[in-house]
Amino acid sequence: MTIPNVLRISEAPRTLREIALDKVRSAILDQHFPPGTRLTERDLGEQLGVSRTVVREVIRHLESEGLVQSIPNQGPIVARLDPETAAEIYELRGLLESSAAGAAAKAADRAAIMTMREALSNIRKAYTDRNFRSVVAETTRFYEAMFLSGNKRVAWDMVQRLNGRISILRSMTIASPGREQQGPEQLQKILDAIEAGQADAAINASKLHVLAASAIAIRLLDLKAQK
Amino acid sequence: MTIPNVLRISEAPRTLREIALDKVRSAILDQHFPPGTRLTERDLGEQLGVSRTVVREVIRHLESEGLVQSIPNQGPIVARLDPETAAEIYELRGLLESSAAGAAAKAADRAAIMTMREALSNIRKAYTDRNFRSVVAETTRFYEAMFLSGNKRVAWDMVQRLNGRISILRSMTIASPGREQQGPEQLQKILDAIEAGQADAAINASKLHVLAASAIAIRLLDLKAQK
DNA sequence: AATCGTATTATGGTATACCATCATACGTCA
DNA sequence: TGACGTATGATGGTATACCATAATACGATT
Repeated sequence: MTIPNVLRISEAPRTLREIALDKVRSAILDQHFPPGTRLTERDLGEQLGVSRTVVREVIRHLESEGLVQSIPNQGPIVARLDPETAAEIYELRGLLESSAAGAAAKAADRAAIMTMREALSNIRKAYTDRNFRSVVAETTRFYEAMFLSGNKRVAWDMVQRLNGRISILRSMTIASPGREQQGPEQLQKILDAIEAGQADAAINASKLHVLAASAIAIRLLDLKAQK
Repeated sequence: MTIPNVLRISEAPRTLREIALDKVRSAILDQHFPPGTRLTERDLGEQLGVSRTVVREVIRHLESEGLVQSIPNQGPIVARLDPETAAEIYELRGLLESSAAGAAAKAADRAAIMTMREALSNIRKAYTDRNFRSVVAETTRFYEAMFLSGNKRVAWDMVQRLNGRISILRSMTIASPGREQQGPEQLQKILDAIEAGQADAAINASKLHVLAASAIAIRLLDLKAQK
């Protein structure tokens, strides 16, 4: 029996905590709170219109995501991302994504491949519209389908967590000249290899993709460091 | 100037939260709270002698470590570990540890190598004493030195988090017959390769080590599933 | 003028009270 | 007897009040 999806209750009632978490996370990712900004519990609570209890839990959560770091006797600040850490995060992504790409090629899940096709096509469109936010969202969809079809739930969690920490770099990388061509091409190669069931090719293609992104990101970081 | 380490203040004052976190984590890892146990905030707080505020933060933290999962409208329970997830975690460890082993071989940090030697010797001793808790602790020291000498701080964090989730399996694996021989041998090979600066050999040796552990763990899980 | 000590304040740590909601148990009515 | 509705209780969500402490600022003393 097919359940009419009009009836399906899609989302649990969101708690204040979840809303606040999203808001603060977005604020950090959108650089409204630049790295080093102190996140004072009372101030944040006032700005958000919630109590300190909620704010505390949000801050702790973001800490576990690596977006916030707590300095003893000084409180939490928005995490700074040093170039070494950024490089390591990209390296880890390469490791995890290529492993997942290989697994996805072996799994050859039709539904997942359809999702990835769709996502890739949306990515191309988003690039021509210069809608970078949508590029990020659809890229996430692409990879989510890839990881889950390869049964890499834990790895996917880790990648998402890592991506949070480098999200600023990701946006900058996506917006960098030439990436609108190179990015989709590389994703296409990953997808082709997965569709063909060629694990090794998928692994290599995804390694190349991360490597290219990493190179751009590190160049950007160096530029900033020089200033 | 060398600062006399008598003066060094080694630890910041521990908050109730940190103490409670350790206690609850240990209780889970030592299986005093078997998987599926409900962690009611009030009850836990009463048992620990702390307020719900503290307990809540502890539970959230453990959730981010994967040791606790929250069921909607039912509250948090001690996470269950299904065989697929366990297998994936071991696979990820293989990926991360081999990468770190390669980096450590290239770095060839003398201090780190000394630490690893010491840790390995302690592991051997702990095995003959059948002090499995110490085996775990010294193995952690071994790997910590390896990861950090390879400048893999982020990866090390991830491995520690993963290890938390499989810690029960780890203890069982360590205590399984034959492991007291095989385990230290494999670590020795990793260490030898690192000392010799042979990255590829180090990578292979550490892959083998995780693979062996994984095989034992999965066998144990299957045995339990049959019962 | 410099340094030391003290007062003030900002801030995180903790406890607690209240509220909303979901699950369960019990009773009533057909 | 079964099903439905209502009451009750357990539990998580949230706000708030109070406390301890560390950073800061200011003043006194040499």
